[in-house]
Amino acid sequence: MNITAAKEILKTHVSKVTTLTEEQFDYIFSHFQYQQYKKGQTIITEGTPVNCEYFVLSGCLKSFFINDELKMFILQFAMPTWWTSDYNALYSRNKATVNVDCITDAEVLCLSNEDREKLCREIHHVEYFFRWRTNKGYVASQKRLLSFMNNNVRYRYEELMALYPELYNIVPKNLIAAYLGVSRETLSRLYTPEK
Amino acid sequence: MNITAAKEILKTHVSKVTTLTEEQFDYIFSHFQYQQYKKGQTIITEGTPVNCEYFVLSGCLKSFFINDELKMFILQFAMPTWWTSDYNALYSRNKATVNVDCITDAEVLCLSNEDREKLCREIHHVEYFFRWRTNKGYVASQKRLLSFMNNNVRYRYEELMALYPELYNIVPKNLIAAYLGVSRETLSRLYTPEK
DNA sequence: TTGCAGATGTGATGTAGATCACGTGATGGC
DNA sequence: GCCATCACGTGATCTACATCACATCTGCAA
Repeated sequence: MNITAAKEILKTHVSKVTTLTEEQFDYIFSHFQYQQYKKGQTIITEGTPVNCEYFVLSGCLKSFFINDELKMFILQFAMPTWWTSDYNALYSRNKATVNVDCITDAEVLCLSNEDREKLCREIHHVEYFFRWRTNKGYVASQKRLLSFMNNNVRYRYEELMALYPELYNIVPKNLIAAYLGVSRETLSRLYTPEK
Repeated sequence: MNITAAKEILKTHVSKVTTLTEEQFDYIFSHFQYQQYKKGQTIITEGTPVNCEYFVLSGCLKSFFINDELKMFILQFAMPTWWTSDYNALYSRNKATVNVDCITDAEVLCLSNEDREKLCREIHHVEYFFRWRTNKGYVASQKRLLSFMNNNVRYRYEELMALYPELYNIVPKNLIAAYLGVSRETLSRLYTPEK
């Protein structure tokens, strides 16, 4: 993908939420850095500082946490036009507690914390955009929490597949299980009849 | 509590995040409506439209969901200086799927969706404040989700009590259980030795 | 006073999902 | 083209928590 195509994707995404002049958008875009990653590559590593958030252009990322028993929990998948980072670390300027890596080859646009805050200060519409985006994330997170408390694995699996059918082909089942907070064995048994 | 005291609480809260002139804050405050509620009173009812979000001055609220089997799940407690509403309904202008009511007598400041958006448009620092606040909520929600997947009930109970010890005295155990996503019986048995 | 509703504890039993163990087939690096 | 690794399925067993049932205690309203 060339830079022009990347710019177009971001522009389309942002335009759905707020309006910017050509010059404003050019200025904003100049703060983003285009990056390419290979499948399996790590973008954010637990224990290291976090400087950027990432806008996905192509491919699929995951943000995940590994507990003491080395069990993995997936906080979020990130498909094209999604944003991801370790937001806790990013805003509090702590070291990452979460990892981000690539499920497939991926292209992203990277925006530093300082540049985001600068752009938010300089351009009111950018501040609006990020408020909107964070709000969407918050509502989605609350919904997921509720579904976690309320529904069993099977229901949550079907809910996820209905919402993001593209995950079915791209993401291996053990990662789906780690997102649903269930063992891969249980996920595998969901549709086997009782004996 | 008189209006002056209420105003001071909101002002202190907002000042921790952004700076406003006296006139700006007076203007902002004029959009809030002071309200008093009795213990047990309902503020937001499932199935009805939602127009406002609520800043808690005193007392304790809960936002909760009731599923088909009449089981209650608590999304959030709201103590003084916390904000609460059905944000999904509020932003998407749908009817509420969540209820909010009073665990104790409570005083709140109420801000309508329209007024919040108007203030955000008019005063850049207000937009900044709400972006900050939503971001904090998002990060907290992600943390809770992670704790849900990673930790057992006992750990989550101790985590909650460590974070908000005041809940221990104010909130009955069946509501704590509904927040932790566990039955009240299991919560009650947490510290009984194995027989 | 009486009596009712809410808050809490606790025994007995049921169950969803975890864990451990093992197998097969696919795949990708060298 | 070989071999290690990963993805996925499946049986046996274990366990945390749910559910149902019942008891106690408390505060409060008629």
